[in-house]
Amino acid sequence: MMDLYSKNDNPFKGNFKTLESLVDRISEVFHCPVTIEDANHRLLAYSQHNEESDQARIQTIIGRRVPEKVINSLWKNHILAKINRTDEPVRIAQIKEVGLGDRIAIAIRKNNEVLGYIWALEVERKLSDQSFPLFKQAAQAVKNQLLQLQGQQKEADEGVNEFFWKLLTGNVRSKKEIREKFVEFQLLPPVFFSVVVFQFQEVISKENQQQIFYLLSTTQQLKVIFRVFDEKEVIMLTAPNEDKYTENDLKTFIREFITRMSNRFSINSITGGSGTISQDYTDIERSYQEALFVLQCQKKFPDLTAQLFNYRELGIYRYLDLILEKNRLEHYENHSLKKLKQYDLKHHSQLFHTLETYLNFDSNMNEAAKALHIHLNTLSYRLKRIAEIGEINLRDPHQKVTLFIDLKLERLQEKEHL
Amino acid sequence: MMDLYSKNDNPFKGNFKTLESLVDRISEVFHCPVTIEDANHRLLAYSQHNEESDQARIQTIIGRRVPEKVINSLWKNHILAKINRTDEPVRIAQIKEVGLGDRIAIAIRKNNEVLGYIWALEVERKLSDQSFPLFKQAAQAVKNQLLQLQGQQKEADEGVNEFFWKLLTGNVRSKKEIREKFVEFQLLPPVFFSVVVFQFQEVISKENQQQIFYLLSTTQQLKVIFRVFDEKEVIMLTAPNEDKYTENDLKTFIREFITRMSNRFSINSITGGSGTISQDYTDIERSYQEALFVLQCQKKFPDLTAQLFNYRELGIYRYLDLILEKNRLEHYENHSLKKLKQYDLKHHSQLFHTLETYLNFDSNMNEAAKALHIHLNTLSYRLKRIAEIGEINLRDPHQKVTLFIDLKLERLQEKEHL
DNA sequence: TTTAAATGTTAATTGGAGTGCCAAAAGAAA
DNA sequence: TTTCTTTTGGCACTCCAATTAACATTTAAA
Repeated sequence: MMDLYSKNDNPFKGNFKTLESLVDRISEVFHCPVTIEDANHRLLAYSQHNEESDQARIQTIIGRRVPEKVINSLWKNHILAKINRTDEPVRIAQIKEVGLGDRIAIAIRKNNEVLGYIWALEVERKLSDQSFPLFKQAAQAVKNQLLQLQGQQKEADEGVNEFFWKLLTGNVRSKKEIREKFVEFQLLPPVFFSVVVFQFQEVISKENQQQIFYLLSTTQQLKVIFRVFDEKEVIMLTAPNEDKYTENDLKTFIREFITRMSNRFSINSITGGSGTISQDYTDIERSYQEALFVLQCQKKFPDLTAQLFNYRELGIYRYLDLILEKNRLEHYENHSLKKLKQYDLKHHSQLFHTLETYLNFDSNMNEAAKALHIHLNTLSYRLKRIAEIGEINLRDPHQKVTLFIDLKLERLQEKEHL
Repeated sequence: MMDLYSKNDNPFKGNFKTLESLVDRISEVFHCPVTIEDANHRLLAYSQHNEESDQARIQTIIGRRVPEKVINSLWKNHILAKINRTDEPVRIAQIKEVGLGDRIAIAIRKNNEVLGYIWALEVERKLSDQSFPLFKQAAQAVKNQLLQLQGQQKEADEGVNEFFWKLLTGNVRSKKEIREKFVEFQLLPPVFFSVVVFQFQEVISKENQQQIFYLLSTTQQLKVIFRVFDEKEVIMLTAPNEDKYTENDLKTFIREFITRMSNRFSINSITGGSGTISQDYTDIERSYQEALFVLQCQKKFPDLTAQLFNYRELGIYRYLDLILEKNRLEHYENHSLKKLKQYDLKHHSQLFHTLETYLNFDSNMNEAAKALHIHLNTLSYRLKRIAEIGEINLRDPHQKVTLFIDLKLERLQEKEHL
């Protein structure tokens, strides 16, 4: 049937009322099952071609999005990167592990921004390279359709953003109002939620925003209900997929987001934090502030950046500010640490740092010695001296806890003086 | 010469202008070196007898008080207790270790209150029991003299107390005023000072007050500048004897005061605390509040009572109130501890208490197992379960410190609910 | 209700890792 | 130089994790 259209004719011209009718036309032209996704691999439309299609397509249609494992696989094989880079259609060999058959894909783009993808499955017959110009015309046609849809979407989006900001800043107090808004935006109010904030090195560009949107909508561990950009930060309201919501879910979400931003888009040094999980919408503001506090702590104690993401996990770091203030008021100074510091100055020793390392390694001599690059017995001797000079009993947990905290406070003050 | 006075005559009748003239008269009568001390073994007067006297007397005269080791020795040998108990003179055999020769002593008392002592040394000749009635007459005469002196003293004292209360409550702000008052009371303003508070089980009686006065003036580690009684408490302003003043000085002072009150007067369960050592007199109020805070902590955590006396030593206990308040505000609850508690309830286990003990014994399995009366391996197993159920990594110092503090907070809350 | 299976808890034994102590060597300060 | 402080090596000892068996308690099935 391909012959029906001459080379110079554009079979996708004219107004298609819906994306569905357009996808059917494309399918007709290529004699293939065709799928159209948005930039985030959400299913937009699929052809009613009743021929065989592969496992990946079936799952995509059923789940209304491309399964995560398929996306991961396409990234790992550098296929998505290639599609995003070029205007040309890309041939994709089958990937059996994820049930993906041979297919051809092309990105739908406006200038440099990717709006979505067209996928054509080669289950029935292989498409020759001669069909490539036609593919590009198809992509053009879909682009026009998408832009129309996006235009409508955006207006609604901005209303959502405004509402989210109100929630974050505690300007919506009544629960009734919140519930109504959720209905208005056609969102299901989540039972549990938590605010997550990611902080970037630079101000987040439009391009970055697209990339973030992309990642967020492809992760399926978590629902992201609202998201909003603020200079170097993305703030989002997250909810669980299931009934339970644990700190661990948030932890893995944040971890994966950061590694994926790094692996896929080479954007590094992102930090992330989350506030307390709550059920009460009036707690959103606090959850937001808590997430910000986590980021502050990570900045002050870089060791934590890879470990502590949730406010509840911060443990003693939650108290440090409070304690520091009290100590300043009372002119408090840890006697032992003071003496050790004085001794270090006089004798060019490193008792202070030795003690800190020792305590940070949970009083494990071996590990501490390794970290300090000194002999085990050297550490043993130094600890004996530390106990003498600082009048410390290193077997008294209370003294150790006090020292641990006071050492953290010292670090905190160092940072503040810079 | 004794024959000069008939048995019924009183050789100590009449007005002696000074205590010195009276002591000389006594010495004449008994042909002995005689010393008069107040209830606190401070030298009041001594005879100008130029015969030999023993080492103890010489030191007493030079130091203007009985050396502490002599007092201790007299207590240990139950001599002072006996003197205090009876109206009769008491014979004292020599105690070579402290340079004390044979002597006779009698308490000077008004009703039950001991005002002081008369000591007669038997260096030249032994006194017979027949002189005992004379001794009692001498004591009577000294009593009258002392009462006159005390009367004058008391008036001055009350002015001092009032001033001390003003200092404690922060009602004297200007340093000039403070300095002037010190001069008025003929006191040397100390360079360093700290407020010490002792708390008794019962309201402090007049008798107790005497005992406390006694102990305070016999301890020589420390100068007690002011002291004042308030219901169950004694509050005092202490200063060092030397230029330095360390927390350790205060610690030993408090410890010894408590043990001595117990050993000598059988007054038990006294608690003591001290505020920060300072040089600025306007800090007296704070030092007082801090001493009170130490006592509060000891009440809430009885384990500490024998260990922590100084505010600076309180370590994390200084922060607990603050942290508790913050946690309440944020509805914070330690996740791990919550799970352990729930598990304990379900399975009638003791994971919570096990963890607490383990941490309180500085993660020493052996000691913790002993304290819990369980087998080492039982503890090992429980810790494994604790780690699983509470999602705790018992090798992470930060988690451990957090748990340690949160466990203390739990204890604190228990106390508060009672 | 009884029985069997599963789960949770305690105790004994073991090798290996971690720790404390002594003496000697190296370095720094008086 | 001497004296004090610091580092290192070696040795004996303690402590802890892992395994296994035994016992208690709960759950499920017969």
